[in-house]
Amino acid sequence: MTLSLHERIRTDIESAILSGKLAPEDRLPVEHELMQTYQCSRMTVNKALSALAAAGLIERRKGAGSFVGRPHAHSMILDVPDLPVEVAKRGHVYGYQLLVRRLRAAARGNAEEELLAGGRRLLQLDGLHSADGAPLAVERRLVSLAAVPAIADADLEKEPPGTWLLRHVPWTEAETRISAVPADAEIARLLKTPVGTACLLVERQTWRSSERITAVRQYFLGTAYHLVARFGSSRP
Amino acid sequence: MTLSLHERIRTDIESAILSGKLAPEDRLPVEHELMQTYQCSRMTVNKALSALAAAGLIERRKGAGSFVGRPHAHSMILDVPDLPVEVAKRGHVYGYQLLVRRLRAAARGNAEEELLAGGRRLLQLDGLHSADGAPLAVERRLVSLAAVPAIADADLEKEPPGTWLLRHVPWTEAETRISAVPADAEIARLLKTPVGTACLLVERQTWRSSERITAVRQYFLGTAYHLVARFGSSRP
DNA sequence: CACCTTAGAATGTATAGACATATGGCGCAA
DNA sequence: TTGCGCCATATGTCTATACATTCTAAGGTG
Repeated sequence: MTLSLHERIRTDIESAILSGKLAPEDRLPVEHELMQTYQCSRMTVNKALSALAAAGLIERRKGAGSFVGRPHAHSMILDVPDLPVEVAKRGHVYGYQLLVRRLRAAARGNAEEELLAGGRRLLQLDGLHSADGAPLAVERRLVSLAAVPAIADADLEKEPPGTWLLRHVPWTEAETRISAVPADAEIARLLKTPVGTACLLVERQTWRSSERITAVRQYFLGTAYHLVARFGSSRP
Repeated sequence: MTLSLHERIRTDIESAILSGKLAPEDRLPVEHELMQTYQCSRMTVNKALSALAAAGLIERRKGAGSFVGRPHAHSMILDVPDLPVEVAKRGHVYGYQLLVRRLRAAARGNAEEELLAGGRRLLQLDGLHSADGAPLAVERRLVSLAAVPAIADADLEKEPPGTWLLRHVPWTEAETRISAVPADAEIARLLKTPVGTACLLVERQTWRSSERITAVRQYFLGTAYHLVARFGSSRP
């Protein structure tokens, strides 16, 4: 694969940074120098540097120059898999059981629920995910009927609500909180495990431009599940 | 904040996609149409579309057109904070205590360690992170001396090795595995918590282009710490 | 010496045009 | 009808230029 010129400039600088030849806070050659080095126009150099800036590898300061950014271990890509897909990929048979389906108002005094409901009702959906028949995770989900009226008529017996939402509802923002908690009595009963077992708790909220769509708490059996996040500097 | 023209084109299309107006696999207007719409040159349109392609929101096919990418619900940005910074941000006093510092060979039969060592020795660094004097996390780290000879001379009494590495060693790839485990006897003793307490286990390995640099296991007190991952349409 | 002004340097944005290259459909020929 | 080749289409890359914006440093002034 022959790289285009701006790609070559970009990868040259990228490897200089990643190999340590260019250290954080170092100043890069200015655009005119790179024009000389590569015998090309400024737009070509600019495209390479802009791409590096967009990727966070360098910082560009108008009037001042371009500088190597501080290493940014601070963000990685977290795969948040659709459970049926993930379980199947590991070679197990996925199962889902809907435990509770209830239309109700937000709990009074519960600010979270009231924000989600937006004055209207909520659909509460509790379910159990399993792999090869063994419990894997308990899920407690609330969906805003104001935001997703169509879900009232959806068939959620076989398909988990997360999968249904993923396919039917576009969203713009989401936040996931990951922690470890001991299983309380009910979680323990559903997961068929002793009370106090370490569970991976994944709490996720989803918005469509400031309108709240859904909030979910998933309790994973700690020993049976894990999340993976990656960081790779080069794009695939 | 007034957006430049190419930014406006980009955000316009971005919101059309995220709001669902443009569905996955839909074809975008071709560059010449966008030139008409925005009364600008092709380079400007191209810059906007290239940025969207780099972000994975659209796919561009030479000769065919530009198309909305498949939904990317499966990946979010995970913040993997530098602990001292994160603890300080929450308004606590951060502390670090080095418990074990040992130069040793890879454990025979332990494939992980042998890969990391690359035939040379490893530096084992165990430590305890605390917030306001209370234990927060136990860390067990191995560093490849083949990859990072300089760390043999580093002062790691006060500064955690993760922070030192972040500042001194560039890396290209990292993988983080997140799970929940019960505290074993030693972890429990160090964290001053009962055996079996739910802990958030973060395991991370780091490479510099296929050369392994370091592997670390961090056991966080489940109730005292959590990770946050975000997905947002707009970049910060 | 401290402060202000100013010129130059460096990046940000945009234009108009040129040629390259992959794609897909249409028409022609076997 | 089928298969092949050609061409219009659309993106990929690059050039040369222009002007705007912001930062830095030099130099002059009180």
